[in-house]
Amino acid sequence: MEKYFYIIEKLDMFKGIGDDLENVLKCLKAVTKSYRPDEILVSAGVKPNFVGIVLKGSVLITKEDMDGNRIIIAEISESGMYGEALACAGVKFSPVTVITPNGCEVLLIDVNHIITTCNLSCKMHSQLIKNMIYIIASKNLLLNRRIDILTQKTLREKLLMFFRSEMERNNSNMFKINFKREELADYLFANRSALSRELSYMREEGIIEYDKNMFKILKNI
Amino acid sequence: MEKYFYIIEKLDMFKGIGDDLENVLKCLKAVTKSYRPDEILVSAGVKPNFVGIVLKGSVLITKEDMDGNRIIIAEISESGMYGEALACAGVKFSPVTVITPNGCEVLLIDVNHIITTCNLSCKMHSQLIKNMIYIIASKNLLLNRRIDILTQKTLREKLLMFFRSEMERNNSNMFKINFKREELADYLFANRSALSRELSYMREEGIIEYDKNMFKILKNI
DNA sequence: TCAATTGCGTTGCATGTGCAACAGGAGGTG
DNA sequence: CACCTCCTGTTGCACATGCAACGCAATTGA
Repeated sequence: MEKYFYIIEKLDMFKGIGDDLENVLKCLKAVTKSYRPDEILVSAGVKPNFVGIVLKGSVLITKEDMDGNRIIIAEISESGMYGEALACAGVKFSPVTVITPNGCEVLLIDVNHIITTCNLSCKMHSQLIKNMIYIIASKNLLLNRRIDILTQKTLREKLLMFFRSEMERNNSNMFKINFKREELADYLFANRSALSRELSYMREEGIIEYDKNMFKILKNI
Repeated sequence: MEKYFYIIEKLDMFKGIGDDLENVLKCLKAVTKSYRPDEILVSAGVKPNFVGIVLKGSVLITKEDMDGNRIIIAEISESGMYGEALACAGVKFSPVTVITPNGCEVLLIDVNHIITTCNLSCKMHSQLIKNMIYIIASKNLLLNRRIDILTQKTLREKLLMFFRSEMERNNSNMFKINFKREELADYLFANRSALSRELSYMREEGIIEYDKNMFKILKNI
């Protein structure tokens, strides 16, 4: 585990822990575990008690489609966390399967060790709990933002909402986005070519200018 | 506050607290507050530190649309909670306005009093924290389920997903839904008449039978 | 240098569905 | 009974957009 300290100490989960990291991990009975390519970390249907943090490689959160196809809900890469909501909400049967495509190394923590103050009542525990709550609440807000975008009726409205949030983030009407077109389309739950088309229209109408991933918003939107 | 104990003691927030409720509320420095019709509880832009629990009446979570129209995101009625994600994630500026249409009475709790163990380290505090985490994590799962439905491309697929989850909940291929058509349409983010139309098609195709709010699923979906 | 791959834009077509308008039934009220 | 309101279903139309196919430019790799 020690060789991953450089990752672990930077995690939101352990913010404010500092030099006590080793003790805290011991107190939490945290363990690392390796998985081979295509191995399953959490099977759909079983009770998930553990929060997992990816230390190396990546994992996929997947689900069975109605036709039995496996669809990928999310990819969690290094420093990412999975299973926290399921474990903290105490669900009995996981609705998702977590699998690693190319193998991975993860840190596993029983949530009960986090949310139950230990006998030693180590002073860092309170900090851990704050962090945990912060993480889940933030995720909550992210999901809300996603729903905000999803519930826009037209692609134009989704784009405007996206542009507004980017302008806010960058505090400028010019910004570079980190998405490729395909990725942006996925994020907006739209079709790539439809996205291209809509961007063209908006350029024609003098609402935006863009070149590759640089965008400039010309009107108040 | 005492006259609302019958509501408060049943809240998820205070599950497992039992007879210590009064002390716990004191320890949390919880207060009740009344609002007149159309009064604002949380203004967009201010920092929300409080979790609110509706004891009487109801509140609306609203947002300014790009055209300046006020759109309603959610309605919180008696025993409902608002502001927990914003407060726990420590956001600086509330993206939403909370307003009460007809007046209300709410219980306000500073989240810092919840997530920071009090000096007396009252033994119930650990339970409170567990409850808080449980609530936020559960909300998280609800949001995920909503996104699951939202990301279905067609109304047919949304309906199938809804029916599957209802069959699972009721453990039967016959069930009564609690939504009126208009409400179901809202839940699925679809148009009411389009929903009616799709249901008709599905009946024609022999996939479902229904009468009013009773549904029967005839095929493996 | 040639071939393959990736990213992006364009376009024609099919279709899902939002919208508006209307109809009919159930239930409530004067 | 007459009238109103609420809930649901039906239908014609318009339109947004998913999809597939193609072209082009830039990049990568053999």
